[in-house]
Amino acid sequence: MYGLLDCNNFYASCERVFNPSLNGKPVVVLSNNDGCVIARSSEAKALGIPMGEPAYKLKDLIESNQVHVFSSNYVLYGDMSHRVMNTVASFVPDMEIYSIDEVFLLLEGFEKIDMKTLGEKIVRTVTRNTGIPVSLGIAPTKTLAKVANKFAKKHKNYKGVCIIDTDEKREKALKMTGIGDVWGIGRQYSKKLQYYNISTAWDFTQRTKSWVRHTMGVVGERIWMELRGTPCFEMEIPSAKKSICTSRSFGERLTEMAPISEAVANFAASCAEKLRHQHSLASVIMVFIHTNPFATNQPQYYNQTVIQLPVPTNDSTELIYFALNGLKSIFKEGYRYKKAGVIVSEIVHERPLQGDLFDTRDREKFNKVMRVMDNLNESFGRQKVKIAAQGFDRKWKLKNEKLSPCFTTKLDDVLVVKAEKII
DNA sequence: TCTGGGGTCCTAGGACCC
DNA sequence: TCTGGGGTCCTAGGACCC
Repeated sequence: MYGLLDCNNFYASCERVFNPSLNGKPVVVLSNNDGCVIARSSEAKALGIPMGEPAYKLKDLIESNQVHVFSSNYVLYGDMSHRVMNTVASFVPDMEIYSIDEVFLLLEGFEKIDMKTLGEKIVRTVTRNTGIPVSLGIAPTKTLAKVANKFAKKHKNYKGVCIIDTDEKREKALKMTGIGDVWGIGRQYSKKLQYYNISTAWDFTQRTKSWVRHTMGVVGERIWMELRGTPCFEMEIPSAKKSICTSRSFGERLTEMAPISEAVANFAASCAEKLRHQHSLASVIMVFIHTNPFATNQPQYYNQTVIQLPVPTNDSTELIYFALNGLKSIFKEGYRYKKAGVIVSEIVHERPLQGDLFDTRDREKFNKVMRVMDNLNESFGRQKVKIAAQGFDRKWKLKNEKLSPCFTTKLDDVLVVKAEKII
């Protein structure tokens, strides 16, 4: 059996843990730049606030209902996520962290134990240890565990745990599950299936395998099998990322090269850090910038450039150098830029390194510098040491006017050392 | 007149997830 | 005025190989 444990309204719940006066009140959390609603407490959902709605459109609703609004605080949510996962790990050794607020559990070797009792104990303990309410679905496949999880979340009398372990329960649950609510069925597939008169997950399972294969390919066939109780998705072992992206919308529109350069340098440095973290090197770096596509009355510009690196690298200074060169080649005067980003790809493991016969860079030395920098930043707080090109102005910085404190991970005062000095 | 069979790699586009 | 960020997988078609 597979379990899926999912935190209820995760970001909103994190804000509540350190501010219990919010309990019972509508709470929403906004995306970066205070853009869209990305988490809602149940009270906020009841007010009809939709997921993904731009915040400015909700101004009246928020004011008239005294909705508590927060900017997203990923440092806090990341730390709370760790705490949840650690607690779960103390019960089930084989788990796959699927997202910041979800974890799959492989419930093997628990045959002698009553699943319901075990599940309720996990749910109770996580909530007691972390303050985060969670729900657990248990079923023979991951897709069915997702279905079970929705029921556990929706109906109070389940006490946070719903188990699908017989064909009767499976049929009943699937008949009550809209086709669009199935894991792996998004908007497009949902529309297509509705067209064929399939409105519930159960309807879908009643089609023949060959029909599903023909209509939705192997992707649909797997979902079909999973819903019928045959596992197609196993527990996955985390592997190194094949591409890494850092991009942000700017807090205000930027027209000058300088602040955009600073932003791009920061994005490149962030990619480099993520690469080093997973012991990888990137062979290709891509930079993009664009104006605000929603501002249809203003001149639009979108461009990107792909740069093949001479030698695969995870060195911040080198990635910044190439990223800024790329930016120079695509930046055009006369536009109000809204967003930029850096994506690194063709990622390889750091050993063995395929070098370049004519490489003149002292890679050994720069590796050491990066290591020292990472160690300092880990000990004394993020961005304590950075590359000078990352700058200090942060004109590009995000808008997050309603940020809660980093309750669990307070940083010391910032001390910046210019990179040249260390090198 | 009649022209095989079995592969790989790459890319762009489309779908999905949180 | 104000609309997020970061990923993965699959498929079809074209180019190429023997």
